Amino acid sequence: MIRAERKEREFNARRAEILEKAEKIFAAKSFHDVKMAEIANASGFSIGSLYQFFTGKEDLYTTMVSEKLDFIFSEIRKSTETAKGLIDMLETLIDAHLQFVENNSDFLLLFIKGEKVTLSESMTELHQRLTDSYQKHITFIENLLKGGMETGLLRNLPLRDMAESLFYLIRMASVRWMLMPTKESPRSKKGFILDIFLNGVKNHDK
Amino acid sequence: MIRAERKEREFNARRAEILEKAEKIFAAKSFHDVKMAEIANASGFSIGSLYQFFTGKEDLYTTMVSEKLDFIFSEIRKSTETAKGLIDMLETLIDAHLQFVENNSDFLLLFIKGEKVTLSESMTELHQRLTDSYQKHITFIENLLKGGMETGLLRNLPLRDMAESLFYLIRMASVRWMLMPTKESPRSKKGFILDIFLNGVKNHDK
Amino acid sequence: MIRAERKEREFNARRAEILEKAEKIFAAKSFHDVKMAEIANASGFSIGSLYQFFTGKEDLYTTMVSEKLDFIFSEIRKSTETAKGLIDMLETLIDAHLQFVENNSDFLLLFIKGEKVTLSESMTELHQRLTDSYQKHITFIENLLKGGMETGLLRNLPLRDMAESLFYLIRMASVRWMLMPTKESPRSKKGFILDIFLNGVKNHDK
Amino acid sequence: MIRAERKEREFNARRAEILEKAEKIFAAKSFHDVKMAEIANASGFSIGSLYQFFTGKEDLYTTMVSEKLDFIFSEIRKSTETAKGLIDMLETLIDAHLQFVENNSDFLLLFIKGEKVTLSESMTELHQRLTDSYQKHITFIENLLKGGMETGLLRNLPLRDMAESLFYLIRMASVRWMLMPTKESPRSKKGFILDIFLNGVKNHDK
DNA sequence: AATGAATGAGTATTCATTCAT
DNA sequence: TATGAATGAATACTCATTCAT
Repeated sequence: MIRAERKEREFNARRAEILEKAEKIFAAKSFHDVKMAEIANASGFSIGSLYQFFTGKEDLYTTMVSEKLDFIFSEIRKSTETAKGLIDMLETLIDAHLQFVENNSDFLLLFIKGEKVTLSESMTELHQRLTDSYQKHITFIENLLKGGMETGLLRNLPLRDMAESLFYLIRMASVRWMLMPTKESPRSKKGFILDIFLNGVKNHDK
Repeated sequence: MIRAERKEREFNARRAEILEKAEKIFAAKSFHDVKMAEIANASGFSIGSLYQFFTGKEDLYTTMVSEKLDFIFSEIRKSTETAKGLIDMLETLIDAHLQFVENNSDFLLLFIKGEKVTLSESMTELHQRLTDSYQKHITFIENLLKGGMETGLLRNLPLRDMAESLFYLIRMASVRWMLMPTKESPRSKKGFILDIFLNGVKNHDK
Repeated sequence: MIRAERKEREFNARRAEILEKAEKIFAAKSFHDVKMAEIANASGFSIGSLYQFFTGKEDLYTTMVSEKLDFIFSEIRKSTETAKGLIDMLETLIDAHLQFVENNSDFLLLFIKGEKVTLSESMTELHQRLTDSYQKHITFIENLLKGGMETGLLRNLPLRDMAESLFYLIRMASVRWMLMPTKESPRSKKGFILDIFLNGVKNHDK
Repeated sequence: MIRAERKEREFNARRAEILEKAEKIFAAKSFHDVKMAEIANASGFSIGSLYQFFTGKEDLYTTMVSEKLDFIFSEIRKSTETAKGLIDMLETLIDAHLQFVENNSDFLLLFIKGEKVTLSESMTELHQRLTDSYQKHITFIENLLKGGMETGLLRNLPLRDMAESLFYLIRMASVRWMLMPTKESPRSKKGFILDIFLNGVKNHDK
């Protein structure tokens, strides 16, 4: 039935709107300093309506965090689709990642500055969801690197260690920029990261 | 006056005792789930007495966190004193770091799992203290690497980037082990880290 | 117009259906634990429709309680219609009352266990309606007893005191059974009640 | 230690003071209409202090109700101590009961008018405590009557039935007076109750 | 007539901190 | 100095009722 479809679309649109406003608010204060009334007000809904979309404040928070992180990771991965060749792909991956950092530093600071709370039971679930997002991303990088290993470009090192090493080198640049933002974009570190990583893992004998 | 000295010694001993018990408690629960009464009880002091040593709960928490982290970093640095040569020093540094991770995972999980809170005003101060600890450590690593650069062993790359890269590679192994502890010590990753880092930064032309 | 009649019949049938389901629900939980949505669901109506039959939750509750109590009292009285003679009538009255207790204990426990609430304004109205039901019933018993007094069988005692005494002796057996239900029917107390009441009020000189 | 004793005395005095004020307040409104802040205010304590004496609102309410009822029943029983002979004792018992009704009608209306709430879990406990108080009282009456049965004054009827019959006859007069207070004291019904009860249960053959 | 999504007022309870003893 | 009883501010969530469709 078309009417049910429209309802669902509207429901999702409203839900997204709340999530969007909530992101801004949670980015600015700690969990405990954010009031439900504030989110309700900012998103143009009544307090009661918030509870039609989320089971409570913790659910609203954890949903926002995990969906947003999922989105960012998946966009980063999507960016590599047009690249040709391993090195080009890695370069694109690093660049896209740093660009998202630059554009979403308010949100990502939630993770860096520890502006999270232990959300009793929800925390376990959130932690699991974040870990899943991360693992999915690491696996994607592993698959990129696997190609390079097969062609002999890369040394025969543990895939996961390599993939996480790249991720943490990107993280280094991300965190530095987020904590000490400079006029220069974090993307300027792309070259260094690619250089040190490739030299670190490539086959120098060839 | 000798009496004043003894008093100060006793004061410091009691303060340290509180901090030690607090560490265990904060490691097990979130900041908001820890009650002052619990810390008072565990450390054998009255609630009121806690306020003779710390100005409040946040002060107690931030003091504990920053002093402990300071201690760990400084112990790691101290471990390199007996090593000879850059590579030996780096190897020792990595090994000592991973060993501290292995022995203090409860405490360090406070940082990894985001089980921190935004402590309104204190947060700024804590964040500053943690950043200072970190910078001091990074500077120490920079100085190690500077030697290698001067001898031509290492390429002419930005010192800070190199130092932080090493730190983040160690962090990669630390976090992985803390979130998914295995029987195998995190120290088993020492070789990989040293390998990829040195290959990444060394002068291959020589 | 016949159509208006049918409409009214249907209206009353629906209303009765809601009342019937509500009785079961209110019998199982306290007023505040019963949700309008639950009643709507159980009776197959939408929430909004409930408000076509009752002005609100309190009205629904008070209507249910008073109509049901009215019905029970009137059925008890009706049962005496076929009895001949005072003693037979009293015996029938007691028996019918205890039988209704046995068959409606869930509902009647609302009164006994105090599982009622003070319904702000409605309470006054409900209380009045319940009192009216009770007074009507007591008056009926008074009229039975008046006959016995006129024939000299009963002593010349205040009618109301006598009537209420009988009612409270029945209540004693009712409450005991409802709070501590036994396999034995509460009707087994009929003999005792009749005995003690008649001995209490009859004319022993005759 | 004398200091501990004084502390306990003071604790109990404060607790009693809260209970006393709470009784007046709960007598005037329904459970849900009474605010903790109101009780705190009326008793001269801070809100937080209330929670040092009681675990919560329900505990405060149930404690007040059950302790007060216990007190009233035990005072009624105590009044019979000076009476000589069964009939004198029963007369004293009835009189004392009705006098307490007259003096505590606000409190006792809590039971009559159903101004109670279903206090989730606490309700079960409260109900049990009230039942225990009641049973204790009925047992006391049974023991009085047992003497009369042994001397042959009373007929050989079930003790519990007799005892509860007397209690419900007193209740009849109590409820009537509480719902329709007259200038005349409920104690004026003492004669009628004693008359009808004794005639009902005594041995007329003797 | 029927629906059910949206509303928003209202309150018990916790716990860091204080300060009289 | 040490104690721990007293304080009181601060907020998520529920659900009866309404009214646009």
